[in-house]
Amino acid sequence: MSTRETIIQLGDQLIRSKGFNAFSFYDISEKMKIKNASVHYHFPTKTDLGISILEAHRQKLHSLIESTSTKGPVDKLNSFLLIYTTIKSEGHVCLVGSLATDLNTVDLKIANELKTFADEILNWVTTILDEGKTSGVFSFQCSPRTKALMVITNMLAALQLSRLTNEEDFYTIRNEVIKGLKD
Amino acid sequence: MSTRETIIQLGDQLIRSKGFNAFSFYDISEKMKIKNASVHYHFPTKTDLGISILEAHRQKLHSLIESTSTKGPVDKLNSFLLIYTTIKSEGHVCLVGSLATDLNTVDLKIANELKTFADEILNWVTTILDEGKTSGVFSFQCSPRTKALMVITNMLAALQLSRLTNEEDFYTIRNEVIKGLKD
DNA sequence: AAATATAACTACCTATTAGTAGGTAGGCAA
DNA sequence: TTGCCTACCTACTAATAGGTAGTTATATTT
Repeated sequence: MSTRETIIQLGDQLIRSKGFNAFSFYDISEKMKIKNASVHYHFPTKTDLGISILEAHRQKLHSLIESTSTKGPVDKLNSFLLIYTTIKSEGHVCLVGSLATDLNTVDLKIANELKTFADEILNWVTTILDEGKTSGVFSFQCSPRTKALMVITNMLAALQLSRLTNEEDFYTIRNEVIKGLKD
Repeated sequence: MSTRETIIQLGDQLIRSKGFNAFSFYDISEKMKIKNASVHYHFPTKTDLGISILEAHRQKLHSLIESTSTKGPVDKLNSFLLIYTTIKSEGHVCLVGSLATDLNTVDLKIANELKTFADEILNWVTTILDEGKTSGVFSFQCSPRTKALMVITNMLAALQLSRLTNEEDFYTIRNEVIKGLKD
């Protein structure tokens, strides 16, 4: 992995474990055993790094959408839910949740990139649920977009709330989300 | 309102609009037209202020639980949901959501107080849903506690996600939460 | 071999942060 | 009226932050 990619990966982990305003270039440089100025060589400003982290997440999402495009709605949904299960296993929260709470403190470029990312997630899940409803493997009353909002909010906040109540609550919520598509 | 209460109120708003790590004692002192040192007179450390803000929220919750204790489950739930609607109208996120993402950066005393607060919210909503299911005004398959987790995660993340997708999505989610108790 | 690009370095700067020391003006109580 | 309390003040410190200028070592290309 290139230095640039390592920085993005570490920055990503720091944002999702501590939040955008609680990590510094020094945190990254320390872990890589290079100097803070060397991180600035790759990413002149913290905003630049933030944008690149978001772009990496978007790229990963696009790859996942692509690689699951021939599968059925149930498989696609499982792929989506697996994202959160993986984040939970690392003890982090998701990027959207972390940055959404910091929205008023970040550069407009980051805010806009984040909005695009959130829209892409919402559109994908909406499509999955729409497909599943049409083919009969999912059943729900409201619109696919509304159901997608419900699923995403459940998963996003499950990561956050289960840090406080009980780690197991994450899986309780995840299972109930799945059940809620077969009512 | 006393100086102390004003500081708590401003700190609370700052946490919920910018996050714990993005506000300073100067932000508060500036708005009150006093000096940063004067804020330290009331709250020696930022942790002290954080604890007091959490205690104020817990106190407010206890008052609400108390004042709605004689009402029915539907009224109680509406009181609960109104908390989030009010926060949304201010453009903020909720304290639990904001601090949950910062959990790894705050003093253990704050983390513990936050966990207590989250437990109290969860217990109250669980009780409301249990009452409602017993009396027949609410209908759902899973346990009251699990349903409470679903409702809370929907509302908590609705505040965060609707900052990114569409402000109206908050109300879409809120209405769907209500519908989801009458299935 | 010389020129260039890459990726790191040392050594700074400026701003902000949390927090402290010590002082003061005014109210209240013995 | 003496003395304490409250609530603020000025003035500071030590640490950390993001960021910059200029330098050097190592490859790669011409």
